[in-house]
Amino acid sequence: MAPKPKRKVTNLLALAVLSYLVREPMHPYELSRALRDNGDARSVKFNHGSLYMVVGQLAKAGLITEAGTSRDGGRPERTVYELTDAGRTELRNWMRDLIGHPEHEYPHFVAALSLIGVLPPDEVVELLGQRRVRLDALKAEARAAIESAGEVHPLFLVEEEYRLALLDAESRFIEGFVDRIVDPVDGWGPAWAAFHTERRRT
Amino acid sequence: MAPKPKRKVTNLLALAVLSYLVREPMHPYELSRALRDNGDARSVKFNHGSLYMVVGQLAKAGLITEAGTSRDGGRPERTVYELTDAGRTELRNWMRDLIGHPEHEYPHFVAALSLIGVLPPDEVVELLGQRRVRLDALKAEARAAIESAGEVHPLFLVEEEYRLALLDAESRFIEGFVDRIVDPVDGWGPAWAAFHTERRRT
DNA sequence: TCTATCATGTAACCAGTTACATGATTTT
DNA sequence: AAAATCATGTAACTGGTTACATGATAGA
Repeated sequence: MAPKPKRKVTNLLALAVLSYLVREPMHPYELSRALRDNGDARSVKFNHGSLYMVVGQLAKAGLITEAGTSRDGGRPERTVYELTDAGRTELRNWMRDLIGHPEHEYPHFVAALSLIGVLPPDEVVELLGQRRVRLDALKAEARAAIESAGEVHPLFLVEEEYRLALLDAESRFIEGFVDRIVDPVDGWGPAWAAFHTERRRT
Repeated sequence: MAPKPKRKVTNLLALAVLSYLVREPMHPYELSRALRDNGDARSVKFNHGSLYMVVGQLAKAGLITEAGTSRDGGRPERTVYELTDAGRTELRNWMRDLIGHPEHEYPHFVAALSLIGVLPPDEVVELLGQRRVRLDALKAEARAAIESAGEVHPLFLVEEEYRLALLDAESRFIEGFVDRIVDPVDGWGPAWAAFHTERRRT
């Protein structure tokens, strides 16, 4: 059994930080700016507080080090960090791992589906309808992200393409699910409704 | 702007707990058992410690209450919990929300894709090949979960069907991605490789 | 009977989020 | 020059995970 290479830092925000520092040293605020401006915040959960935490963790783990401080006008001093060699290899290994090895994850919708029986079928059908229109909105967002990027190489937008593909698949899945519920000849609706009212205690 | 109905408990494990308690009162260990045995652990991140935590939170939030204690042989006493009315409505509202409103989530693979440029294209192609193989394994797992369930109504396996649909979509997306990289006439490979070696500092 | 595993719970630790703090600019 | 917003960071809190603890049963 291959012994899992335990990472010292697991927050994916750290991965993004490493990927910026591989190009040039920066201070946290600059990182913050870069992450927001390049739309990475759509792919990696970002928040101001976590960034400082993650930078601290990376430093403690020896993946980055202080490369001095800079001052700009009357602003407070800012610590500039740079990647260490360990950081460079960690970046590569981590990326390899993420790309090569899909993980079992726990999206919210999966959890809800696994408990779907607690709602009555007619309500579920209606809710699934709502979901599909919102999914369309999310698709529009992804497309907008792609459009608004302008001239950058499409390589840098694959994650949005991927999102689109998944949103699309989800939408089609829901369509099929609804069909199976409402099918007039052998739809699940009646059995489900019966089971639902029978089992509920109220 | 509709004021988000802030939940007191957000861990989805709590949702699963509510969904069991709606049927009958149980003590935590029983819940633990039920969650594992019914395969809910595949859909909701589960671990022993978190369960007790979540039960505590639910109790503090008034969504469940102690319904007494039970003793079985020489075993320690176990506190049995039951749903309150608040708990019942919370369960329904939460489910409605999850089904009706898709959330922007942050799967690991999306993060990796958004930073894919840090790896050279030939390596990425190979890794994507590996990933597809493992995706097939995950699909097999989902199918196995479906098969092994035997005679239960397919409604209770819909989350595995959903999983399958997404895994499939991901696999097809990767196929297309690889094609765009390696296409001999206008593939991204060469430009990517050039850009990659140019920009790296080593 | 000794050991391993199950049953059940608690406590210590760590990661992540929210809230706060403060000086610098910009706007009115 | 007052108010608002930006720039930058820290600290307190809370949620979640891991590790530990302990008695009970079952297998060797």
